[in-house]
Amino acid sequence: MIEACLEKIGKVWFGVVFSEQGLLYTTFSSDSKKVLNCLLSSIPFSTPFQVTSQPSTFAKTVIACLNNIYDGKDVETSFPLVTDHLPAYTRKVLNATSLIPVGYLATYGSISEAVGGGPRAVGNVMAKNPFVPIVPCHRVVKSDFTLGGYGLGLQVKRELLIREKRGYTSPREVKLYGGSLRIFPVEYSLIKLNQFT
DNA sequence: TGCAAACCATAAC
DNA sequence: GTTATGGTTTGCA
Repeated sequence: MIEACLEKIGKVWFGVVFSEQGLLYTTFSSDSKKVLNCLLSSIPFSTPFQVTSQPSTFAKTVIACLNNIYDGKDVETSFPLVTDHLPAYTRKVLNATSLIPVGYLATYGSISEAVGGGPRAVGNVMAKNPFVPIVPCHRVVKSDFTLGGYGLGLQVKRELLIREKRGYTSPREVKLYGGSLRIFPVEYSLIKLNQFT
């Protein structure tokens, strides 16, 4: 059985969908309707599910974790993510994205260099990221370090990145299967933001 | 700057 | 099969 669950922490609603296999979908928003909509549309029509009013222990744990990420904290997320139903390329991109640490950024282009395909295809995966913000798609920006897009609104993306600022100063690489991914301090983007305000 | 063309996986027809 | 659609990039005026 698939379970969907919503919970409000502070001003933000968090939502999770999960089964015995693990996490299927996560999201958040200040608008509870949006969260509920996203949760429901992530579930295939023919699949039976129930919406719980009382979050299970698992759901609570996950939501607490989502909240910590939202707050810009550096947390280990080792929940089982169900990705069997996703295309192989999508899984590769999500996996690479999840390797970007707090305080750093990747660009659509750098990810495409690491996993193959093109920047635009990476953008497509980001747009449909089922695990917001566990898979930190907010840490992926354009090649000129302007923000690019964000499903939950650019404002939110900007705020998340500001909270994740860690004072790093130089680019780095993280290893992934078959190659490496170039990452950059979030400051690279935040500097750009100041030029507009 | 701004615009056009190349680019690439997916979903929908 | 084909087409439309992006959270992109790059090159060139």
